[in-house]
Amino acid sequence: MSGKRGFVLRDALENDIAMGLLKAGERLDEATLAQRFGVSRTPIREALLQLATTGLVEIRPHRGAVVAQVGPSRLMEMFEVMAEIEGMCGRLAARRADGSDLTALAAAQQDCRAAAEADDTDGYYYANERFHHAIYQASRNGFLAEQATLMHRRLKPYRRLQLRVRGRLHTSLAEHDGILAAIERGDAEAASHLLKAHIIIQGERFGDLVANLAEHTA
Amino acid sequence: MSGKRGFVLRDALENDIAMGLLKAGERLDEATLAQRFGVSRTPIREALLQLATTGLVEIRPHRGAVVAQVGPSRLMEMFEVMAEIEGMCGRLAARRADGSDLTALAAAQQDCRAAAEADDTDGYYYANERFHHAIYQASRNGFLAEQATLMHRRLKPYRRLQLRVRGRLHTSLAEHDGILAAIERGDAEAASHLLKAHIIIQGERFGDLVANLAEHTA
DNA sequence: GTCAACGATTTTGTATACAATACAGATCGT
DNA sequence: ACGATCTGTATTGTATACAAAATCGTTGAC
Repeated sequence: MSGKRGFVLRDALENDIAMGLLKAGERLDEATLAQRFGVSRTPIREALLQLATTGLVEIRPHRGAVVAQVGPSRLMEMFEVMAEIEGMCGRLAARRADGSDLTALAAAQQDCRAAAEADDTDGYYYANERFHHAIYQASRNGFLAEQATLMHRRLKPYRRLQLRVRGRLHTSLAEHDGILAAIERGDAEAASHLLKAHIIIQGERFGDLVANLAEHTA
Repeated sequence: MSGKRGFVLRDALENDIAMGLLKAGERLDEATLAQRFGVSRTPIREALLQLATTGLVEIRPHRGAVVAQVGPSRLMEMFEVMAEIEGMCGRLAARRADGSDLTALAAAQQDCRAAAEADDTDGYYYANERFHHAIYQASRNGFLAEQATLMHRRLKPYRRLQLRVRGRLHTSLAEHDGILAAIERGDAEAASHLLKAHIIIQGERFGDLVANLAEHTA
């Protein structure tokens, strides 16, 4: 029942947020969380602090922590930045990827294709994650890879919803093909451009999605 | 004597690191810091945790916190990313900056010029900070501005040393002129390119500097 | 003399106790 | 009856106490 000791508390909370178990704007009561995870408030506070630093939750002094709610405009800003970062990863990957990088990329894309053909949304989600992570790695810039991974995490909750849109899954797959080809032939600018577009489209799609159902200004 | 209550502890530590008061690799003893700031270990731990999340210090489980020492290769990676981010800021600033943005930019550059002519390294350092921050703001992407500011902080310690190199100060000023002009005339690609180069040069200069005096592999 | 294992000490990690601040409801005044 | 202030309660922020782990020194064996 209790969260296993050896594991990191932050990840658990992060996951709960990504999974939508903790909705945006929801209050994160320290005592409640402490009880739920079977620990004292101290490690909870530490986890919340880390999540606040990475921007996933917001801590208002003396007023508690809430799951950060990013308005549509801020979300667009985040996707804009993510697109640039991924584009950079792609550009560097095209220039620097070695054999093992390309193998990993191709394998991930193969998984994506399999999931897409089976209409397995969850499967595609994870394969897609591996594909993008493989690109981060292939950039041969460890720091960049870390940053990209971090951003990926932050956008996780929003990306996920967006995949369920009908047709998006196969479009995404086709885009991956183009990106993979560009990296394989070492075409840095094409890889960068295609990846940027790949991300920006997601942002725009999500923007549409959000604009339809919710309204909250930053 | 004691650190003022109303102010944030994290900033104080951050500053000490940036100023070189706490050298890279140095151990950060919680008890000592607590005594020094006149608080208990708890807020110290919170501050260290935040700094660890942003990458300024490294916390090894049960082995304490040390000022993160970034080897030359990692530093280059960081500058590579910073260059891209600043380039993005410049590109967007050229497209989106309004009157007040341009005014702030021009004012900051004026301060830079004054400091450069007076050979005031510290003064230039701060004016330079304002200049770059003004560009971040002008990008009209709040999230991007935050990320850029964060990266700027992380590179602070290294940037600072590097400014003392003779001649670099005036070269930097000249580069600012070009960047400012590009933004003012709305030339997005030029602004991006110039800013990227402006940052990359700093990274390379620092690489030279480090290679001469220190040796530690990642 | 060197190396390994054990124990004492120091230091981190967690829990609890306490203080301060913010929120809510009730009371009092107008 | 409405509004403002005050008091009670709940929750965050900080300090201290305790537990677990790592480091360092010592001792003993080879």
